[in-house]
Amino acid sequence: MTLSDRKKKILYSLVDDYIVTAEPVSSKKIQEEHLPDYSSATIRNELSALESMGYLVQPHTSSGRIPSQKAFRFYVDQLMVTPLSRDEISAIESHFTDKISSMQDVMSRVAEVLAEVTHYTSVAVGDSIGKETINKIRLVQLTQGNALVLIVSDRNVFKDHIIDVPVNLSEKDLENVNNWLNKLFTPKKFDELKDIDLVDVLNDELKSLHEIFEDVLKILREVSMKKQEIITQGASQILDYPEYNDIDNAKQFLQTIEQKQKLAKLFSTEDNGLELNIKIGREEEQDLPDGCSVVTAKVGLNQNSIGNIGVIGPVRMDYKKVVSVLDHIGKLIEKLLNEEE
Amino acid sequence: MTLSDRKKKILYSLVDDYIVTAEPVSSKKIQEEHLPDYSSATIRNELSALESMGYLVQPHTSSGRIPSQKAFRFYVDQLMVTPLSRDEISAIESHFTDKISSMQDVMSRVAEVLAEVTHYTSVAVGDSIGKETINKIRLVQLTQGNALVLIVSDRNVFKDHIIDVPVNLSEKDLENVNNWLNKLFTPKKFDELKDIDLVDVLNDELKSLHEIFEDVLKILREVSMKKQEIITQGASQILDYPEYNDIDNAKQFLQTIEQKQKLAKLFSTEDNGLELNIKIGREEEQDLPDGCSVVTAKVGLNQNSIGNIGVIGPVRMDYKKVVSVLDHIGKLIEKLLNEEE
DNA sequence: TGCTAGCACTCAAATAAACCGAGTGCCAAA
DNA sequence: TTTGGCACTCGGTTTATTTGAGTGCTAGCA
Repeated sequence: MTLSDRKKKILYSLVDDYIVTAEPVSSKKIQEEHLPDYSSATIRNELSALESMGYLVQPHTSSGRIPSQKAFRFYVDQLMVTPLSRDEISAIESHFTDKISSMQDVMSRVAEVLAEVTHYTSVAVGDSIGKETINKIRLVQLTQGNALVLIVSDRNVFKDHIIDVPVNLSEKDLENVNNWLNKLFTPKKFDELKDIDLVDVLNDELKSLHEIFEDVLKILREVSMKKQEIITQGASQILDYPEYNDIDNAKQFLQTIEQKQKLAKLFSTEDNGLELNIKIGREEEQDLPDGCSVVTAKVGLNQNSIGNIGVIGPVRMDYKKVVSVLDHIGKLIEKLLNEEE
Repeated sequence: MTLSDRKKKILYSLVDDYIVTAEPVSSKKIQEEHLPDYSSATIRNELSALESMGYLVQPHTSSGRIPSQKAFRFYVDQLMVTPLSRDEISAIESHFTDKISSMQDVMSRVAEVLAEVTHYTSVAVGDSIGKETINKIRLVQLTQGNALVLIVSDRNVFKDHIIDVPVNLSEKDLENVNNWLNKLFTPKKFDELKDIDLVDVLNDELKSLHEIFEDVLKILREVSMKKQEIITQGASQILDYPEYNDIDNAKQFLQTIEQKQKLAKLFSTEDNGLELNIKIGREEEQDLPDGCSVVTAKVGLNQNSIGNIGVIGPVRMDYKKVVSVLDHIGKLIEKLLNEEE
């Protein structure tokens, strides 16, 4: 069943108002501030109808109405990206004047600027490593007896692991090992390493060095298990919103923010092709605290995603602004990554 | 002026009590729960004396007393490490059963366990890089035209930077460059790099490759500026304490926790030879939010510090427990690092 | 038929008043 | 010097009262 035009206008205005004030909205207020062409009595009738349709809730008989989750869903489904203010744009861009030094760097800057501009808590989740492709592996001898394992994937360089090697390993041996490492492990995705069994693939010539290969494989597997980078920013800002004046609510929210694993799940939206994803309240998500909404977006160049970003805040969040800011940042990152190439 | 024995006992009991209840302590309560040998009237007289000496404060005429900062200082100066409970010990040790994979790993696990066992917000700050010694520098050719800059210090390996090199660079040239890099920059502390001027040191032979040296120096300087790793855990736990039922207090606290730079200053105690450092309220520190205390400790093996850890919480924190837990963790880490060798 | 002005009714929130009791200070006696 | 006793204080809680924003409904008008 579809809403009459007037009902839509009224509902939209009411949500718009509620997003700003967090107070039940009265018929009179809607009339005065949004729709002066109808009397408050008329609006009252419509409100009453909208309530019985499940869009509105009345905290008690003689109060205004507040939007239900259904109303917010209606609201965001109508949303369009709106232009940002000059100040907001310059605030965003000021964070990206320096050269990008790494993907982590991008993500942490995005988190900062998102929190700053939207005034909500921002989250940035890097993509997990399992799906990256290993492009190059190389042992670099550091001193007699140990070497650094250098792994280059399509998105990262890993250089955190040092292994023991035979003291008498010659340059030539090393070269040989390096060749074999690349033959064995590239180009492969990290996730594919699960199934490799070294016994099958090492020929006799390499048997004497099998420890090296085992060590490297172990490291590759460790790297692939490495937890995703998860950055949050501006958690304390949540306390500026009246719905979190209640200590218990605030605590629940902050605990969610601290549980990085759950957060990651919340923000790593399954790949539904959409660039933007809005979750309102407990609609479907278990891990979302009651009364919270989440807006997420992918960042990256074309197919080549580097992670997800977004904000988490009260259901009554300023979706318009958040969506617009995410849109702007997304495009900006895309441009920056393009220039990097 | 020194306190009489009885005054000490009373003051100590009062602080002990206040740490648990966060409520003004009455003479009667001290008598009943700590010192049944004196009447409440006697204790009242002593309390009155202690108040005029600045150790106690009375929120209003007909209430019990709360300890002043001076009283807490008295209290912690008497503090001894007390044995932990079996549960606490096993909680701590359960976090350190896996092999240590990196210093960051140690720090983040310490932060976790500290927050868990003390129920306060924990902070772990890695030592800043400037004072590390560069032991080895090496360019590793990745593909034609670019190379990874590998820097090994006495505590870390840095491998996050890739530079352009001439496409026609031969193995031999690279070798030569590597030798020179080590001649120029090792063994030096990062901080010493400020003063180096390349023009002075490059001979004619290397002039053609001067870009490489400049790039490497730039990277070295970048690395030395790299911000310290700062990890916090359990921030939401602060809301469990009644002094943070006030939203404004809570917000102030959380904002402090989010300002990693200030936090780092707070926890990187200047090297005064002490292993443990307790800062109570605003005693001297500007950056400490009002009503907060900080207990910090160094972690590391002998002289070889890897960072500082500690907790931040209400002035009325359970110093006894915090100190004991820090002591235990410190010793545990020392043992683990020793085994690593 | 649809809109609106008017009015009685509701109820949360703000304000005021009354009460309670934990705790102190002080005095006089042991 | 210590202690029992007692009057006094004052924050916190409970109860009563007031206020006003907001609704639902009805009757009249276009």
